[in-house]
Amino acid sequence: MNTISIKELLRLEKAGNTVQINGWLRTRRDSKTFSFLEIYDGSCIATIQVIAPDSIEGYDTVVVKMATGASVSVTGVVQESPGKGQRFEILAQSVVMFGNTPAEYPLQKKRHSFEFLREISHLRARTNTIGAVMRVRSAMSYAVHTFFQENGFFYVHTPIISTSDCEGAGSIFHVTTLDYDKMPRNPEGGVDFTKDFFARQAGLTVSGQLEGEAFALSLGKVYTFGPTFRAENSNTPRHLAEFWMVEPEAAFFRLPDDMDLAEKFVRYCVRYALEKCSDDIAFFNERIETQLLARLELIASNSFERLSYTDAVNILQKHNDTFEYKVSWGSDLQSEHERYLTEKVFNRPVIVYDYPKEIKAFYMHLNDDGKTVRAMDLLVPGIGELIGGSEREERYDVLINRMGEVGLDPASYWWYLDLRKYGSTPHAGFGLGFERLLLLVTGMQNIRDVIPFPRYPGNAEF
RNA sequence: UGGUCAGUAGCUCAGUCGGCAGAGCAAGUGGCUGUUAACCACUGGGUCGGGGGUUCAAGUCCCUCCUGACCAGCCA
Repeated sequence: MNTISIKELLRLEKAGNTVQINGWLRTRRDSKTFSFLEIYDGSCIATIQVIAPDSIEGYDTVVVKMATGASVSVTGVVQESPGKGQRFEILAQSVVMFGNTPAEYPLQKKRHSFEFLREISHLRARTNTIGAVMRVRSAMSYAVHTFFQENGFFYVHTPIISTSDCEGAGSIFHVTTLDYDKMPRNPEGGVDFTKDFFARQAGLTVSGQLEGEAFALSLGKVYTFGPTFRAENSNTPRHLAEFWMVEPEAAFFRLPDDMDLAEKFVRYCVRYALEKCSDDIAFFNERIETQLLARLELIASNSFERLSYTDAVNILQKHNDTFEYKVSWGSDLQSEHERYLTEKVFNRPVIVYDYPKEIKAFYMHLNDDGKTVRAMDLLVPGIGELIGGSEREERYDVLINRMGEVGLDPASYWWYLDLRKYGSTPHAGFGLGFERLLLLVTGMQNIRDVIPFPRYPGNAEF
């Protein structure tokens, strides 16, 4: 007798083994002389049917008292199932219950709304859908590391606590050990952060990019994959206050290399999901998004469309009457425009590059036209922006000029500028929102349902 | 943060013109059956999101607050 997961059990060549499974009851159906127990254990989307005869010990006191969600250990013989719907079932010799569920157990053997499940995030991974999402999330994490490791990228752990002044202060969660009731004051009346733990103002990272650049110019090709924090008051199905971001950065890469990497990476992840998570993907395709499989196979087998911002604007302007916000060169592309490009015009992932410098960050490489920078956004159907990246400005003088244009103090960026003073090279990278990748791969609609315990405005329970 | 919509039993929802608070599932009891989110019968279950107002009478109309979803912005 050996303990076996349901996933392993369903892969057995033939019946006949005596096994033990541990899991939870999804539903019970009583017959005159036995009960059908449907057990799940989290190892896969499938359940295993257990036949519990009334002759086994504790049948009257345990088996027929078990409710949905009860934890059990079942020992019995694997046999071919005479019924429809499953190949194997277990004829139980013993059923041990560890914990039953009282009537108020919130999860039932029926469909619940995702809004309701968010209120019970500590229990929701027990459902088919969220359980499948979390298995795919694990597989995708592994895919991220596998892809970069196999392509010569080193994994770098960039800081979680950041003191870079490079991002808008409004979007940073502050990190402090100061006493809120007795803030030390400087002569001007402001908070005296020299008395704080780091002797300066600190916050949670909004990006590992700047530190990633330092390591790209040391190890060549690197990537980070870690938690990222934005204190924006964003209330959308595509934003989280705490999310996981994948940020590769590679020395000697130009923008086309960056776009190649982004496309190769996303298509690898989609192929990985199709191959390694086929059961869960099939479930999503059946219950969540009926076009999912077709879309994933399309992404896996076709190259992405690439066009410049200028070309994108020219295309979109022909359809200006359909947009709430009209398009003109120099304006930022709105969600409706991005979605129109990827969903209506091309019906596949689209990479838009060479954006006007005014609507992009200071560190992006300035093109010779003096008007555009080597930025690129990867847009995908149903989600919009999945990746934002660029070739970085490696020329010291140009970077200083750009910082002056946007009003940044070079002194605050002394080490970032050092990278341009000492052996500077062309380099490029991008950031991919891991949860947005999961939306793409699972067909789920809300980013709050693809992370175990979502953090967003007003919500940090659990 | 702005706009739109919503909040009724544990869950999913219906509730017409302002006139006795409803269904399915879940729970409890009984029955039936190699069943498939089993099925059949019966029983229990309500601060109609909170507060205020109009009215003989408010789940329903008005004001206000709270919560949620969607769209937009910020972005990944």
